[in-house]
Amino acid sequence: MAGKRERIAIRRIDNLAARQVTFSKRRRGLFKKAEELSILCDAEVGLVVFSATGKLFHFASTSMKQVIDRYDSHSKNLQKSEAPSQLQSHIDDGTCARLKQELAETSLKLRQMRGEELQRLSVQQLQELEKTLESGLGSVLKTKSQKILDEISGLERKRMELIEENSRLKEQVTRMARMETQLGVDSEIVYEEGQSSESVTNTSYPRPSTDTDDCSDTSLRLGLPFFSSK
Amino acid sequence: MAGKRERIAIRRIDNLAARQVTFSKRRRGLFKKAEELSILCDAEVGLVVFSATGKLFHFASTSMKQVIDRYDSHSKNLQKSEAPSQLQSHIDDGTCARLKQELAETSLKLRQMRGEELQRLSVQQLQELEKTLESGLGSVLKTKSQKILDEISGLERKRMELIEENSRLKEQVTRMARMETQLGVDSEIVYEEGQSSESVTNTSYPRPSTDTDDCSDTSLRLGLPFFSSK
DNA sequence: ATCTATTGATAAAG
DNA sequence: TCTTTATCAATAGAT
Repeated sequence: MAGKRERIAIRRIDNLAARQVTFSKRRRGLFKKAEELSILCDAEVGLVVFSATGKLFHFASTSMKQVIDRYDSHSKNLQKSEAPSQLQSHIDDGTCARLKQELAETSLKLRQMRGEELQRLSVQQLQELEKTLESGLGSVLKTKSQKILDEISGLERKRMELIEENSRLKEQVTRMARMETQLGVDSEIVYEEGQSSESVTNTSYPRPSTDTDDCSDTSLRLGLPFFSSK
Repeated sequence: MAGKRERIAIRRIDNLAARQVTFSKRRRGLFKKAEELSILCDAEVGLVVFSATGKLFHFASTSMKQVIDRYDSHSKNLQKSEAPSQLQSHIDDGTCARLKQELAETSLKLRQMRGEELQRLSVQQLQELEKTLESGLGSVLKTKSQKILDEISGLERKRMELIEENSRLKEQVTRMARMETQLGVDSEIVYEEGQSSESVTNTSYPRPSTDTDDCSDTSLRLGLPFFSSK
């Protein structure tokens, strides 16, 4: 029924699903405690969290802008005498501003691709976005299929090579056995090594490749159309 | 020995000493949890706290500046063009470098969402990308459907309003015609204006709304599942 | 600050 | 995601 809870080590959770679940739970807990602290103790609190997927969560007891400004004015004191006479800064500011602008635009597009912040888009724009997504999805499926097929054929090739080698070894073993028989040597020892003869025998009827099953994950959506394309 | 602990209400603690004690305890707890979240879930976290006495405490998984910049670039799209913590831009020379790097990462992700540069991704990563794309596509279809439905119902509403107004006008025309007949006025002129009577007559059988056909584009893929959802 | 009784948070499982 | 349950962690109140 329910979990026998265990303590966990504080390091990155490898499993994606588990990480996301933990993120949801702990994020809620963290935000709750941030708010409680601000209320109970009359503190000004600002909290910003970006998920691993880039989604933003934030809380501010007053406003984020106010918190950031107050933070800036505090940390400014610890730094060098700021505003280096606005000589170089102008250039840097221009560059940074442009970069910021570009980053803002790019990340908005990315978020929209992920299905966020779609409300202000027109039907026409949504239509275009849909087309882009479908085409991207198509490429992803195609690439994934190709990679999987490559993996499979790679494994198949290695399997064939091993089969060939097995054949050669089998022949060699037979040859050596014959030779030793002709020399009147007791060949029992050689046949002991011949345990591998079982896998060698398989050469005649290729196994329904059970060895390729572990090459990828559980639910492979291969995007059927692309299987026929090559 | 120790205290019989009681639950406390989440409201400002009146007693100054108690408030300060609680602030210390909970602040430590909050910062600990903030750090744990960032490590466990690979999240970027920024936390700023000012005590009631004005003392500053802060934590950032990367750097506060980076967190604030990222926060600004996310929220800027929704806000007016403000001046995001320019104080820091002067102080930290690494701003542009980090911005460039983040921009590079973001735009790579965007291109990958569009189906480009997928070759170096693993099957596992492609699988995750596929899931993201499908979920994004779902949201887009849902939003588009909703917008279209809203448009349709808006037009329908306007149509009904017009029909009502037509009815009123028709009545008025009839009334006026009768009145003028009673007054013995030659009503020819009135009937000339009555050309509109044709459209008025339409009130009884609503036209198959040909006027809604131009509200959107040619090939609307409405994403059928979402029509049933409300 | 330190110590416990308790409440609160949350890992694991469905 | 939501719920449940068993545990672990945070912390209120007292010293």
